[in-house]
Amino acid sequence: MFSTKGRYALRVMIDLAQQNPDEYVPLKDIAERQDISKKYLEIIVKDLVRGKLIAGVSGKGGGYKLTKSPEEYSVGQIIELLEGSIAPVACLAKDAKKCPREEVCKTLPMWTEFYELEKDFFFNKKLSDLVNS
Amino acid sequence: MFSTKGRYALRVMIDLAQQNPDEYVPLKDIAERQDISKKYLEIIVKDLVRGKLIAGVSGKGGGYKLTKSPEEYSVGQIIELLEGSIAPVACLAKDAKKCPREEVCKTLPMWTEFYELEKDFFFNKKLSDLVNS
DNA sequence: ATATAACCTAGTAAGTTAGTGTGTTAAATG
DNA sequence: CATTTAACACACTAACTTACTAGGTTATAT
Repeated sequence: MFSTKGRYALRVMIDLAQQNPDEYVPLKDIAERQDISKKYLEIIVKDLVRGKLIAGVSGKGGGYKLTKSPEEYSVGQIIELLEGSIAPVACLAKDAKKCPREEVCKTLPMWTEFYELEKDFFFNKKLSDLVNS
Repeated sequence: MFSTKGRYALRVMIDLAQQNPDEYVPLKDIAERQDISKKYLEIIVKDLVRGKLIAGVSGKGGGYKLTKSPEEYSVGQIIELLEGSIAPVACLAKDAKKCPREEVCKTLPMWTEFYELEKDFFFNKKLSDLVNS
């Protein structure tokens, strides 16, 4: 189950996509509109900046804005950045240590099949798809 | 991400499906074959019994066996029984309290769409599909 | 009677989640 | 240059979940 981090990140991105793309939007405004603690959003937004999905400037008139247009972001990359991995099982996550049962595992093909389905869904779903709805 | 509970439950079910369907299989044997702590499996197996997916008898010659044939179990019902819900977000879980943002939520349609995809996948995948592979 | 195996209740260390608190730095405005 | 605004940084925490373990009691076949 996806946590608030990934879900809130998506909401921040959607919020930014709905604002003037040339203006920096202060986090305070996003927090109020989305009704999420600004303090908590700081953590999330930090990751979004680190991942270069948004850019921030300090000081008066500062805030955050998207670095690209909404069609250029996939939901998958936003969630993955915040959640670490969207793999259904630990052994399929990118940083997973090799499972000793890999060769005999009766469930691995199913997990892999589902993971492909999931990636297909979330990486083809664009931020712009969510804004226009 | 699915936890060991759901994953181990699946492995127990697969293991049972591979044994003689008329014999009771002791948990000790399953634990050894699957290389999972017997003590931990007791917790998982208890849920499987509660959900009537398997039946157990005490005493010598006792153990567990499937109550139905492998084609009659879906992977979805096994995992759901152990994990509680396979919903991608909390607000879609059956016991979820109504979200106040439901009507304005830009992401809910996407989560719902994914949830349908997920249920479709796991409830149509049968235990027998995993055994014969 | 004994061996076997399910069944029951409880506890626990480690990790994760969803935050909060208290600052410091950077930039625009008067 | 002082003030305001806002990002950025670091630390802390309560509650919950995960993945177990411990120590029994009850049921059944030989």
